[in-house]
Amino acid sequence: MSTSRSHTWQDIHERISHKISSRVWLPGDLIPGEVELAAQYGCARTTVNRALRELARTGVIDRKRKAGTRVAMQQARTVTADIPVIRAQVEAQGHAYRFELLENRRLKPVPIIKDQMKIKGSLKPLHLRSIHYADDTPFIYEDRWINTQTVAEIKQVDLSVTSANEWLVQNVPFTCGEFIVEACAVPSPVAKALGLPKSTPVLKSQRTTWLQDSSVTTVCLYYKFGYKMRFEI
Amino acid sequence: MSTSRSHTWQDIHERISHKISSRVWLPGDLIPGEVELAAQYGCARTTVNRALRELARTGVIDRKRKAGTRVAMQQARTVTADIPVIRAQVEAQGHAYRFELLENRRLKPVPIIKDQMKIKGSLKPLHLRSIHYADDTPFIYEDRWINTQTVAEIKQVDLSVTSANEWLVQNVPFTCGEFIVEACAVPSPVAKALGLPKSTPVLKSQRTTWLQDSSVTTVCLYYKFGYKMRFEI
DNA sequence: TTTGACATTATGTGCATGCATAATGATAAT
DNA sequence: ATTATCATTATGCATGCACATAATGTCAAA
Repeated sequence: MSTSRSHTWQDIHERISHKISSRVWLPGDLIPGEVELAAQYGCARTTVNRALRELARTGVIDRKRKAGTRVAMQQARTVTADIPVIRAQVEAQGHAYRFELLENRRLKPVPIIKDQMKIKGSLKPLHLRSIHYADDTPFIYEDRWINTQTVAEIKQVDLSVTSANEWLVQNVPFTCGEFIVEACAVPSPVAKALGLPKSTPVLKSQRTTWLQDSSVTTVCLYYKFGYKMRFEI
Repeated sequence: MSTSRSHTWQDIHERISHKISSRVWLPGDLIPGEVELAAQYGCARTTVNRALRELARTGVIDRKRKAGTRVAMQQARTVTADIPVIRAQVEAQGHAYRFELLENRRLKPVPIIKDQMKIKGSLKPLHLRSIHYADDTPFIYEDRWINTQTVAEIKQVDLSVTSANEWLVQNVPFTCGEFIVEACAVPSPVAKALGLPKSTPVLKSQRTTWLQDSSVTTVCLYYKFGYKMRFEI
């Protein structure tokens, strides 16, 4: 039926998506094959494929060769957020950004970090600690380790002028990484830096990135009390 | 040159990706056009396009018609995680799952929720509170509101048998949503339920999902002390 | 000098076709 | 009854081609 003319894959995507969100096709249902859908919508199979591929990528449908395409049982999908450059984040909220570098030296890594970054032998990564301000309020406390073997050029950068966050993001690509968020009582050096009472609950994030098989950096951020991290679904 | 045979878009993706991660093409660099790359790699432009499209989607490159393709200035990318079904999450860790329903009634929504879910007039959404256990340890405290106008069928479900989390995820699709994470001192009813000392720092997440323009549910989860939320980059 | 029309160009997409690949079920061999 | 084999089938993908669309620069008119 309805062989009306809207031949873009976005249109097909929208139509199928609507069939699902309006509950015509229920979770678990087998939906028509690509060939049949192409006939129904009056377009090429390639176009239907493109639309279905997108729906599969976002977890709306499950596809298996021969078995066909089904509406996903679990309507659960993925949450996403951009990794922010702290400067941009602060300035986007209309505040002036500045940061203060508290420490900048090569240091024998603490065991957890050595393990986390898979650092071999007696290599001494760079250890940085800094405070990021929004206007004059401390916003984020940063504790960072940089693998100087992976990022050799960092030695020539004046990290008191350009923040490591910004320099790395703009200069060093990475292939993958992990990001862990937890709540903790603010450690006392951080409490002092952020001007928080002892053992205030704060959001802590730890991010480690990799270039091929070598760690690039591990950074631990403590956010100001009350900070909310937003994700899209 | 190197017109060796690997014609899948994944191969092309890998080659280009490698050019970037090995810093042959630096952030900001204009990379060859689709036609030229196709010639270099000895494949069709469509195949190059597919590879580049993927790289653009993940933020590795920026593309603009006529202007060409550049290596992204900001190597920042998006973090992603699946929305978990609590049962699956607990069982994946080898624990037995059960939950306890503390409250289940239609209730005048508190103003914040009424606003958050854009609830009109005097509609009384369903208010649920429950505890999720891993073996016999309280794991998550859940405070949920369900828009009974959007999800009318929920009335016929026995929510003390099937958790709302699971039923909704398996039965109600949604079109979009938001997910907010923050650290807070555990509120006292939650502290009691989770067996935590007063004002322990805990991770709190609030998720609201939408079907078209109607809210489906808003759920606030308080995680056990020490819980870490993992994301991939 | 400024403005606007237009050609140019790189990406974006649709289509027809053909083959690749994985999963399934049916059929034959044990 | 069990196992191996094979045809079938739906998705996955490469290709060549054509045309759409957006951005850019050029060139001429005001």
